[in-house]
Amino acid sequence: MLSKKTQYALKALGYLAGKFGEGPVLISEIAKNKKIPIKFLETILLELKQRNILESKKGKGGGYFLHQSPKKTTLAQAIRLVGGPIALIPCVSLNFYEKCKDCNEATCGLNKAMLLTRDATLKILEKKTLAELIDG
Amino acid sequence: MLSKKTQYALKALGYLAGKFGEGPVLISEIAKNKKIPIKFLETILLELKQRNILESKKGKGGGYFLHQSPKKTTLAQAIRLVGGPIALIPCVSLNFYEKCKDCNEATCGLNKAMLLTRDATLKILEKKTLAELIDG
DNA sequence: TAGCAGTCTATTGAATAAGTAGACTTAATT
DNA sequence: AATTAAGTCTACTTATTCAATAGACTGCTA
Repeated sequence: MLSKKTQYALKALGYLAGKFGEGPVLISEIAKNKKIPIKFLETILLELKQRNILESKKGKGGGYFLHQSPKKTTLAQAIRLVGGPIALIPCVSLNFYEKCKDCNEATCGLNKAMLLTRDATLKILEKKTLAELIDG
Repeated sequence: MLSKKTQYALKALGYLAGKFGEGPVLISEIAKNKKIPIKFLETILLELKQRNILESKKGKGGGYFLHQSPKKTTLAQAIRLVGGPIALIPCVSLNFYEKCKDCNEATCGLNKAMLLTRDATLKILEKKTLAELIDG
């Protein structure tokens, strides 16, 4: 299961995808519409900005907006930016790999099974983009 | 990512699958071979027993063993018994479903994407059994 | 310069992970 | 019957991560 933080990030990105090209969107507007605790959302958006997927503008008329077209960011990229691993166990993670203490990857059945599921998941998440998160 | 508890449970079940038919296996033997903190493993195995996937024998010559042939338990079943959800978000979980507060499932793009990944994952995990966790 | 809105620091509470200690029950062996 | 092996159960303790909250600070626009 993805963490709440990641889930909130995806919801927020989906909302911003729907408003792409319309200028800055208030944190409070996103929080209200996507039912996200506003203070938690603040920290998430800030992090997304620091990772260059979002831009922001301060002061009156300010807010957050996508750095580039929603079609250019895949769900796999978005999840990795905040949530970390997509794989179910560390020894098959591309970006958060850790070696098992107890097994040989060449012969480990668990490794094989989890590798298959990771590939199946990635195949989907690398095809879908933020544009597909727009309602309707 | 699966919790440590779930990962340990899968490792232990794989070990017991390899010893199926050879009588009870000591907790300490599993812990040593699969590098699992023994006291943590105790609680995990006890839970698996209470869910009828394992049986145990007390006293000298005792230990844990699979209740039925490793081929009869799928990885999906095993994960659900200890780890909970396989889906990435609650609104597409079969066994741990929760409705989203902020969206209509019929039109939600995130829901659709996550439904696809859940199905792809399940297709694999429902085919693989504990027997496939045996090394070699 | 007033007020808006993002930024930053700090703290809190809950859940999970991991480890520890010790008493109890059951079963096999001597 | 006594001893010992092994699982069972209860109850802490500690560390870490997750989630949420509070409040002060900075920068922008009008």
